[in-house]
Amino acid sequence: MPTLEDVARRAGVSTATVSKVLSNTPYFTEATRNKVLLAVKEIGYVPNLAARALSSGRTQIIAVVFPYVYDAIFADPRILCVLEGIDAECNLRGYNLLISTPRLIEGSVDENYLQLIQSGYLDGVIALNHVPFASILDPVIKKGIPAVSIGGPPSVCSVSSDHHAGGVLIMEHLLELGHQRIGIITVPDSINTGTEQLLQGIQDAAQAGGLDFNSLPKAVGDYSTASGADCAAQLLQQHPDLTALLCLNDRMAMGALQEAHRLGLRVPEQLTITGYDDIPAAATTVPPLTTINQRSLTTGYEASRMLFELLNGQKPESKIIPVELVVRGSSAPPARR
Amino acid sequence: MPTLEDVARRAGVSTATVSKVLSNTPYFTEATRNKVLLAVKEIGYVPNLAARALSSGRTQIIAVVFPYVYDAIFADPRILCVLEGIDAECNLRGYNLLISTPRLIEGSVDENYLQLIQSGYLDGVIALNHVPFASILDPVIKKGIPAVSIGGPPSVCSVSSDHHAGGVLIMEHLLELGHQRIGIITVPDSINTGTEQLLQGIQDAAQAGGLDFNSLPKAVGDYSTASGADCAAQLLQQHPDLTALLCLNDRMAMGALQEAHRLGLRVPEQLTITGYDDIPAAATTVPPLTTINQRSLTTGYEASRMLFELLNGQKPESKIIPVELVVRGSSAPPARR
DNA sequence: CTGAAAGCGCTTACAG
DNA sequence: CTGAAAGCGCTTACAG
Repeated sequence: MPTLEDVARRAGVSTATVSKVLSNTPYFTEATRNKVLLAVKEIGYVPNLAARALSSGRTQIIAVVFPYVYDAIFADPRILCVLEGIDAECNLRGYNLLISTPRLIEGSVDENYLQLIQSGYLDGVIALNHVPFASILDPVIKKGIPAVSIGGPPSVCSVSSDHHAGGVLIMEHLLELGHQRIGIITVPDSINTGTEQLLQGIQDAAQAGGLDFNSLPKAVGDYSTASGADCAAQLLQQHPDLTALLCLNDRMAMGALQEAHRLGLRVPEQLTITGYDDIPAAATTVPPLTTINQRSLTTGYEASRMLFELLNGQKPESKIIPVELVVRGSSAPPARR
Repeated sequence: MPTLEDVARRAGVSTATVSKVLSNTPYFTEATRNKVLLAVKEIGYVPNLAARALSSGRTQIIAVVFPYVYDAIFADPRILCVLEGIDAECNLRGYNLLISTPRLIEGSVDENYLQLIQSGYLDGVIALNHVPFASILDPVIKKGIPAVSIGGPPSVCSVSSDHHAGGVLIMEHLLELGHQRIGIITVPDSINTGTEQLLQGIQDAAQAGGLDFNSLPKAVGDYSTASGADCAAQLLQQHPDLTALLCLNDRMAMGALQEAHRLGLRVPEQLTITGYDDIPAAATTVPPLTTINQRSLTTGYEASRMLFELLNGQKPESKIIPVELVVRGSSAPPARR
């Protein structure tokens, strides 16, 4: 492989000159610049990134880290969508994207991850913190690597979804349709950052609509489709007069949908079901789900933009991404009685 | 950050010794080894990967590349599942995982990608070649980087799914249930590697079952859910006597399911619908889809295993991963007439 | 506007 | 079994 020196020799200049021309340093004759560029092209020179990294201290690599907390982590559409937004930005700026999925070992993160963070290989880190996992950013901050956190506590620059608004939007939607007897399919407290704000938003909207949130029937699932079906079964049995089920994520809403089918309840005519997240599958259920979209692509995009600002020495402000109500076929006014 | 030299000084040995101890070279006194290891621990030394890469020529980075051919590439469950298998292996071996999504530009791949390949940053490459995209591996091979291809033409070591068997399995399943009037929802020829074998498998099984494949009604979709619905509508209108729809992927099968619901056809009682791929959503449709699982996790795992063999100087053989018939609720014997 | 030279932090023949 | 020293391919003050 040709090196800087080969280029220099061919162009009849010093390696310093080649290096500087290539990094767009000003103060060079048009002639010199052209000589260098020509030589580069002629011998097909491509800089060795490891060498550049060693001498400059910058690697052009940023890492997206998400804790490996459950085995379907790679199937989480939210993560992937965020990743896509980040990838697009990196591609634009000539950065390379490394992904790391630290394993949780006795309350700490695994050795591999620690080594990677301290290896000097990373110019920046974007952490997916939607699952509370404090220790993941600690080594990054200690090492002084620019970092932005998506979701989670804003210990550093962060971007997160406006879950409070999401809760308000979905509850308002139900109230506007005329629902009053609403069952909530929820999850255990604080299993996930953001859930608290979401619940608060739902409660605030209920209150504003003259509904007592605390008296609404609730069932606790675990985000899975199966748990959604179970919760729906339980709620509908204990409260046959419910006209709507508000689910804290789409997968549980899909389970509720299945259960409704099983019970012969027609959605949305006899029962309204709403989700949260707007995963791809939400658009293709029968009927398609009314839900809240978190704009994950935008989230990824904003996170990388913030990271690049940090890398430029700027001090970006944390950001809250608005969410969007997506009305589809699973919600309608309650049947007259 | 502490360097090798700091460790050496503290341990009272040379940097060469530290380096060798750390890379598990034999021929060292237990005493020396301990001294070094202790010093490493005491000052919290972590090797600088860029320096190591420059001097050793190995970076401990492998890249997974998949062409950015459509905007939902990051939502493709197949890709992600493969990625998960690869990630697990890399994590085990202390390798880092870089992802790159080369853009197609006027028949060639983008400059960023080319530079990355030639930058010396990559010890190995795993290419997702399920979309024919010849040029993606060319620069890798030219540069002499160990590579394995998933799907696609086995230009190098490759691992691919046994789509012929998949076609046979799904068609045999329909035949065994007693279906004869089967509509095929297919895709344009050779849009995707593997489709040819899949179709051949279907045809072979049909023939073996005494069915003339060529006379079966067909409609051509584009893999999307919407196209599946359209195709189903078209087939069922022109051939109301069809008892089954065999779809070349799950998303189209989901569309067909929607169309069946719209038409008031009960699945599977009045119409059997089968998919292919076993994406996560396939298990949660109503009814859940009978389909073919490609074992993507295994594919990713095998691909990385092969890559690591290549890195060890071995010459692994290309591999074909068996597929699996997953029978769920969307298939049943045809209704008696 | 351009270049000589040190240095980034490792690994690796080569000696002994 | 251990070490001195060259070298990997760049970048970057520092001179001029």
